[in-house]
Parts: sequence; C-alpha cells; structure tokens
Amino acid sequence: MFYYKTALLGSPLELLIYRACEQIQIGRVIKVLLKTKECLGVVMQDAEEPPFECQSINDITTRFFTADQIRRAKFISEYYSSSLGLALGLFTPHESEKRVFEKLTLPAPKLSAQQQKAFEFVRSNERSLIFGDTGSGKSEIYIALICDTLSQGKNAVFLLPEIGLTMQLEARLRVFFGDLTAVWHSKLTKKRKSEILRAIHEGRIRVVIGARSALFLPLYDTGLIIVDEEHDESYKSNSAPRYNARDMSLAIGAKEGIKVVLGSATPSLQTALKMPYFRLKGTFFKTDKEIIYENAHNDISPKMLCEIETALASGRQIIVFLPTRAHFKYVTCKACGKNVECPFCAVSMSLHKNINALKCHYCGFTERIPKACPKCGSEIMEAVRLGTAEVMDRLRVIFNSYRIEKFDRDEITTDAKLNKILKSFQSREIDILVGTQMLSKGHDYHNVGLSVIMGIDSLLAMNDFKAREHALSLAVQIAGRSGRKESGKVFIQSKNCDFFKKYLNNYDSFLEYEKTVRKGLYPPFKKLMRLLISHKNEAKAKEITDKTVQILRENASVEIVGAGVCDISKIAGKHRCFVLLRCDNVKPLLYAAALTRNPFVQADMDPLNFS
DNA sequence: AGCACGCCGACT
DNA sequence: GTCGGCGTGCTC
Repeated sequence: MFYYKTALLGSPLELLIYRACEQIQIGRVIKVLLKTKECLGVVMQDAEEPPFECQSINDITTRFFTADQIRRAKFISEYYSSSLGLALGLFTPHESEKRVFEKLTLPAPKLSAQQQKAFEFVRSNERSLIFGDTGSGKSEIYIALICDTLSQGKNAVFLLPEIGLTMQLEARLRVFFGDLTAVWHSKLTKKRKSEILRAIHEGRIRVVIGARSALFLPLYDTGLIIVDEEHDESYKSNSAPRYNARDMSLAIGAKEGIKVVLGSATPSLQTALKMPYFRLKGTFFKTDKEIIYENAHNDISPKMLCEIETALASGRQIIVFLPTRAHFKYVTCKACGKNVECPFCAVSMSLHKNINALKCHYCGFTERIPKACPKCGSEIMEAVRLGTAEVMDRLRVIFNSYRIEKFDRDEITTDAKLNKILKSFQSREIDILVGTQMLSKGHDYHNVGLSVIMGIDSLLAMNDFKAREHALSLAVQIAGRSGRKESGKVFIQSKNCDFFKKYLNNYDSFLEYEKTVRKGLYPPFKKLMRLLISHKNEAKAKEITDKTVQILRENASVEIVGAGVCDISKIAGKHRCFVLLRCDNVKPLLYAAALTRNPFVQADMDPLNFS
C-alpha cells in the first residue's frame, strides 16, 4: 500500500492522507472522497501509514502539475497565508509531457536610439523596470524582448491589468507573432479555453497575453514575463488567496530564472525604489500640452464647458474622466442628513436614472427610488456626487449636435461593446467619451484634444497610504490620453491644484516626495498585513477581532497599527472588522497570521484595499 | 469551503 | 407528531 499527503483543489483544508494500491507521481491530479463528496486532489508527498483509518483514492487522472507550478503554488500558500489546495486551485494542470520548443528567428521592430538603449538595459538585467512616459514607445521594446526570448527556444507571458486591454495588445502582437500569440483570461468561454490549452500543449502558442491568471497556465519553458502597467492595483487579487501577480512574477522569476520586465509611466514607489530602471523620457509624438487648473468642487462648470466647446469647434475629440459610476453616488435626506443605504451593506446606494432605481455597487441589490427618507420620513431628498451617466446626460443636452457616449463598467459589459465603442471613437464618430478609470488604461486615442479630469479629490482623500500615488498616476494617465499626435489640453478640476501643479509633469519628483512621507511608516519601507474578520453576526465579528488582537499582543512581535470596524462595516450581510499589522520583515507577519488562523479571519499580505 | 449532525419553532 | 431553520464541528 502507498500513502500520500494530498492537497484538495480549491479547499481551505490542509493536506489529508489517502491510500493507493499503486505508486503515484508527485503532482498527479487524483479523485478522492471527502466526507461524502468526490473532489479533485493533488499528490503532494509520500506518507507513512497513518494511525487512523484512511480513504482509498477513487481514480487517477492523466493531468498533473509540474514542479514549477507546485513551487509557485507553495509560494502563494506561504506568502499569502492560504492552504496549498486553494493556491493550487488557481492553476491549470498539464496534460502532456514537456516538448522541445523551436528556436524562432523573427523580424524585430526597428528601435529608436533611446529604445535600443532601454532594450539593452532590460536585456542585461534579470529584473528591471521601464519607467517610460505615455507614448514613449515601450511596446516596441517589449516586442523586441519577446523576439529575443523566442530565439532562445523559450516562451513569453505578457501580463496586463485588465481583460479589456488584452484584445488591443493582441492585435498589435499579431503583426509580429501571428498565430503564436493568444489571449488568456478568466472570462474566455470553456471552448476557447480548451482550444488555447491544446495549442499550448502542442507548442503552437508561444506568447500568452493575459490578465493575472495567465501565470497559472501549463506553459513550459517560460523565458520572459512582462508586467505592463505594473502600478495597477488590479494585479492584486481581492479574494483568497490574495496574491499580487506583479510581486508573484518577480518572486517566481528569481526562482525559476525567468527574466521579468515591469513597465509603467507612473511606477509604484515600491518598484521604482527596489528595481533597476531605465528612464524613457519624452513622448513619441512631439506635443505641447497646456494644463488648465480650476480650483473648484466637483461639478460641470462654465470654464469647463468653454474648453469643451473650443475643442469641439476645432474638430478635436474629448475624454471626460470622473471616478464615479451611475448618475449620482448618494441620495441624501435634507432633513436628517443620512444617505439611503443598502440593506445588506453599509454603503450608500447609487442612483441610476435609466432604470429608475437605486443600486448597491457592492452586492448588486437594486430597489425603487424611495419617495421619502427611509430613516426619518422626510420627502426632501437630494442626489449628490456626480457620476458618469449624469455628466453624459447633461453634456448631451448642452452639446446636442455631438455624439457623446459613456465608457464605464455599466456600459462596457462585453468584449464586443468595448471594441465597438473604441472603434467608433477611433473613427471619430464619437466626439466625447465620459468614463471612469477604464478610460485611463492603455487605449490609444489619437485625436483627443482635451482631457477633462473631475472628481479626483475623492480619490486623493481616500484613507490609505496609496491615495496620493493612486490619484496622481490616474491623472497622469488620463492627461496622457490628450494630444498624442497634435497639441492637446488637460483640464483639471480640483481643490488640490497645488498638488497636481507640482507633480503632474514630474512623476520622478513625486516619488522623491512620497519617499519622505512613507519612510518608517509604510511600504516599501515597512511591510503591512491586514487581517480581515467577517461574520454575519456583528457581536461575533467584534469578539473574534478582540480575541485576535489579544493573541497578537501576547505572542507576536508585530506592531498593531489599528483594529476595529472596517470603513465599510458590512458587505452582503457580513459584518467586517480589521486588524492592521506592521513590521520590518515578512516573517513575524506570517507568524502572526498563523497564530490567528480562523475560518472567519482572512490574511491579506501587502494589502492595497483598506476599506 | 462544504456538508453532516443536532437541537428548537411552525405546520399537517 | 414531523419538516426544516441554521449553529457547531469535522473532513484523511
């Protein structure tokens, strides 16, 4: 008889021992019985015959995880404090043995003198950053790097923060790599996924473009991982295991001898400080950019309208950014001052006029707009904090001979819609595009003569250490959309104009300033870990939190920065508390997580979300 | 995380 | 008397 410690795929349980009558390879996917249910497991290591009765293995599949995949999963499970089963559950297993990949020599793009320098810098460093302004030509460098990788008989992974960006990049890479390239992300259909997996198995796909899940594919001989827009917080998963695909790329790259290249126009302080970087200055298209500041609260203003009108009159396109979806973010009662809240979450309901309803952006609950305040009965209610839908509607009234569309998560629900809007904007059928963060990401618009930035103050005022970095990088990215070919203007409406005046055109000096703010307190100088406690019983949540704090006070050598009820005290009926920990090193934090492990406590290493 | 076991309220 | 609510505890 053989006994194996087995990880249960997708399960929070630790390794369990199962019995087999034949020897099984480490990494093999097997079918086992857990209580009454059959589930998939992975053979992790040999075991002695246990003192308790143990189940025999139901079946052995042909699928398996490679040593590299297991190493990656172990990294996730250790560093992000999750079970191995949960970590391995992220991966797609292999179905065939390793093959030898052909060394391909493909024509590389022509590089400018500066691009060539950057290319050589990146090629000579195992891990590096291209700190390149918007439009400075990072893509050609990436493509040249991929050519280099393929010529060594290795494969490349190109990570992007969002699914929406993959198609556009694919079109660009196809020019060079044809059918060797494919897009991979979690929203692909089952059929498409299995087609791509087969092509990967057969060595027909050598360049994978993907969102963060592309790190879990059964791809042999990865020689290069590109992490574009490395500053983007979407690389961090917001469900357990809470891994960050950028940090994971760096960790596994070092372990597996894979070259890792990060790229950004607005790198995170963490990356800029820790990585060797090449500063790619100036824009690809020569432009002179005028920045107009309006020291005002978030609203459509005469000055703003005047700029929009001027741009429209000279045949230019416009993008309007604001960080809020729907028509309004809140409905407030004028009598008692309370917002209408979601019954399941401690957040305000957003007003969607088109469906005549209030909607919770956290759990999706939707209800009719109440005639009176649910708290005090007053009928004097007011909608506040402009959203994209409201701005679009108002601009449509004012500029009624122009085509104005919306670009946010409510509007762009499918790939087809995304492509349709981008296409009609590129062909100038749309004059004004009003949108959220989505506008800032990588899409290349050539005729934008004016970028309007509204509502940025609410991001700057966020209660977390990344608020400044986040708001500024967003403003830089949006501003960079304007005047990519001809001259362009940027209109910023903010009560913090001084901040943007100082740093919008000088991200390098922002990083210097930010260093001084964070020193001794925040990453990258200190490590943070957040413990998130959630329970449907409010008293229980608080009780577990208190107990967690007590255990840490008595046993752990980490600083407890704070503990208590989260800013958003309830989501989908679950009450939420937190304990924020700080330390110089990772080890004590991991120890703290292990000490307080509990089904209601989730560890969040290197947290980015504090609400 | 699931899923079973187990102990209290509203039905036939 | 039973059906079923979800509180508690275990899974090789």
